[in-house]
Amino acid sequence: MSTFLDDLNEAQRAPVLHKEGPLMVIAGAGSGKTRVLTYRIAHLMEQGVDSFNILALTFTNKAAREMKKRIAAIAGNSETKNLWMGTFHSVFARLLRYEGDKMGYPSNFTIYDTQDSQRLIASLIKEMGLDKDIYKYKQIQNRISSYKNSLITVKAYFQNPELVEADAMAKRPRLGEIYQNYVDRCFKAGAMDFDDLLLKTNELLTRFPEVLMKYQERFKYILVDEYQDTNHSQYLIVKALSDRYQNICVVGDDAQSIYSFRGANISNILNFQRDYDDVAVYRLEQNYRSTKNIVNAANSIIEKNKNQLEKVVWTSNEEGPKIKVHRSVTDAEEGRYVASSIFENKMQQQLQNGEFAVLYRTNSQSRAIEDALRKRDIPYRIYGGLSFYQRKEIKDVLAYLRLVVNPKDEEALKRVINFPTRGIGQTTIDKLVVAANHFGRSIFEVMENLDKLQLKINSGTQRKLEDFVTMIKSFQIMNEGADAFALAEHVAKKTGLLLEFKKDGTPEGIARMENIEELLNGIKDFVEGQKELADATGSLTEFLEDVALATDMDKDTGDDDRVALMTIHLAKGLEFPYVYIVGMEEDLFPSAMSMNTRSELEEERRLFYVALTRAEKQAYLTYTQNRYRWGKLIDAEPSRFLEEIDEKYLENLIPVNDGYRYKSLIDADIFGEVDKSKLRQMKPVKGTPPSFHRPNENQLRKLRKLKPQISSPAENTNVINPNLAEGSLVNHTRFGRGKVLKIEGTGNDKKAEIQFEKGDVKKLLLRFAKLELLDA
DNA sequence: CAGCCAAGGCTTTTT
DNA sequence: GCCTTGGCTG
Repeated sequence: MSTFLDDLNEAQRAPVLHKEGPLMVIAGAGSGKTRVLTYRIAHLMEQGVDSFNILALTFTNKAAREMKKRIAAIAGNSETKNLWMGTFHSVFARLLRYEGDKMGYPSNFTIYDTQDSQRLIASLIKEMGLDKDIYKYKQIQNRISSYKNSLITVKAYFQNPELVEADAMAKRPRLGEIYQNYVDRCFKAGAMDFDDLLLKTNELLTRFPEVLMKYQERFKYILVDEYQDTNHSQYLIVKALSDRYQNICVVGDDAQSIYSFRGANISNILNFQRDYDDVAVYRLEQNYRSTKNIVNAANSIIEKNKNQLEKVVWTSNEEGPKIKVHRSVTDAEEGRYVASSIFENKMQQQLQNGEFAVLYRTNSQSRAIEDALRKRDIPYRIYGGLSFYQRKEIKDVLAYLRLVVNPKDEEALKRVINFPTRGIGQTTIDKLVVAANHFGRSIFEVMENLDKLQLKINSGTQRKLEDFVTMIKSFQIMNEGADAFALAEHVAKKTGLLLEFKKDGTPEGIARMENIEELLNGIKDFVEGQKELADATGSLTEFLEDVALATDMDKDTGDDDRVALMTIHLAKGLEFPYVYIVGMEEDLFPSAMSMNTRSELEEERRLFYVALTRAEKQAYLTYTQNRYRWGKLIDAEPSRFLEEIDEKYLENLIPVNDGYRYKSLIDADIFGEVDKSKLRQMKPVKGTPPSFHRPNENQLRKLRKLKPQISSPAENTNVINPNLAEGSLVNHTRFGRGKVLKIEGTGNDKKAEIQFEKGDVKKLLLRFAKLELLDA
């Protein structure tokens, strides 16, 4: 036997050596759970278990990739390639490609993302003539999603009087009908949504015992990571597959269950011992990641939760510095504090950017942090938020490709049938949809047979539709021969997408073109990467699936050294020497939406636990007294979680408030050469100084039209003399209502004054050099 | 049918 | 504050 087992402590070694039968590993934060999983798989292989018989389900595809790499180092590369490893969604999407035909799905089925689902539901609501204020498509999509995750099919829904009644009471009696139509339309389009990937797997395993048996035999050993975050649908899949051999190993930490909003059920882990016979339970309680201060502080938080498994996380690491708590006046200042603290730490300790992470509760909080980091020239990377593949131009290209692979894909079709514009309007599309529903065919099929159908579409438009069909078909023919990259490049050019963005000429348009180029490069890499894999071909279908299920965490960052910005949810499973948790305020963290019930609040608390336990050496908690939300400055109150931490682990940093406004301006460095003597005369203004950023297209349109009124300069004003660059955008609302923003021209000697009022243009482009602020 | 504009919604977290 | 939507106009 090889010596890799020596790397483990006794508690870790036991679950690795455990042979047959169900086992559960309760692994505290930082206790080496990934290592246990990795070594267990490697050990199984060394013991002669065929790698074909192992299935490992991880939380991200990146985690799977990294684990594979480590296993390969121990057990050898060729055997490791046979492991089935990945997220629930990607593993079972793959399985459904093989087996979905039994349920009437094509092997090249499309995966609808959340946006596709929402758009489809929105159009169903319209088609059914329902009031969109009562039937809100986002809520309904959410509802359907949670039904699916709980395995409530349309049939089960109608058989459950409680559900039907609840929706009737909520004045949405036709929700079941929408659900039915949604399911039908997805099926007709040859599409599965995210939830279907699990739901249909369940259906497959239940309806076809021979398929179930095949995969029970195939996956004799099943391992599930982050088991506390599995939902009912996933639970049942695991249960079914492991039923025959019972070689099921789940790893998790109930204290880190943070995904109940997407159906994760913490009782899956709490009840594991009841669900299987003779479960061996192992606990990993020694934390190798963090200092004593961090571990103990985290413990002092989580013990406030009532519903949890017993365990005591401890560490033999050094004491470490106390957790620093910082208060600031606004969110912008919070950002500046974080940026300068990172800067100082980097200088004093000679650290890399990659050793820092800034974590927040909501994605919208990233902006203030970004601004501050940018001004300090600290490189950063934002994870999550709008990912690359969610961008409009990327989704446009992908929609064409989806259509090539699966012309029944209606959401893709509706997206691109008139983009770039080719004279096919909404009225025409509506007619096609009606016809498609009437004949029970896809829109594309209707378009193929226009001449045989009497659709009252004028001949000019018919012609345009036929041209579109011809174009897509030519792509399909090309797809049979050429590889995915060549096709995608051809599509981007031939459809006029590249040209569309090129001709608009704005920086945004150019950025979009570059994004498309990047996508094409990505496809090229993918094709080449896939060719090396045993059972992959580098086909377009494979690429599209990869894209649909890719998360931001999956993207390879290369080795560039950046500060990480992400939500706490995304940070699960990661670790950083220095961690800043920002926005420690009531209604933000805990979120205002999650304080209604004890269980919601407990989940927020677990989230805080996760956040804090990411830190290895030093944690910072910051909060502000005022924060911009929905464009308004609102008062903020320190989070209750701050009080819940035992004080002895904290160090409160009381900021020196010496005219923060003045300081902020210098700090922010947005005003260039500031005339300090005049600045001092400024009245303190509640709020942050104006921020500058590049205007978007919509704003630019407005700005170009703006004609400032000419007036004489007012007396007794405090001149800031900003030396703003042309094209800078000033956000006037931060001056407060009733203020007048004065602008002095440069090119000529004229002066312009613009007074803002409610409903007025909110932003303007400064083509001038002088900025004055005065009370109206 | 396309482009422009104003009004309203939105932000909790994601595969 | 930002983005999407829907209504209006040419």
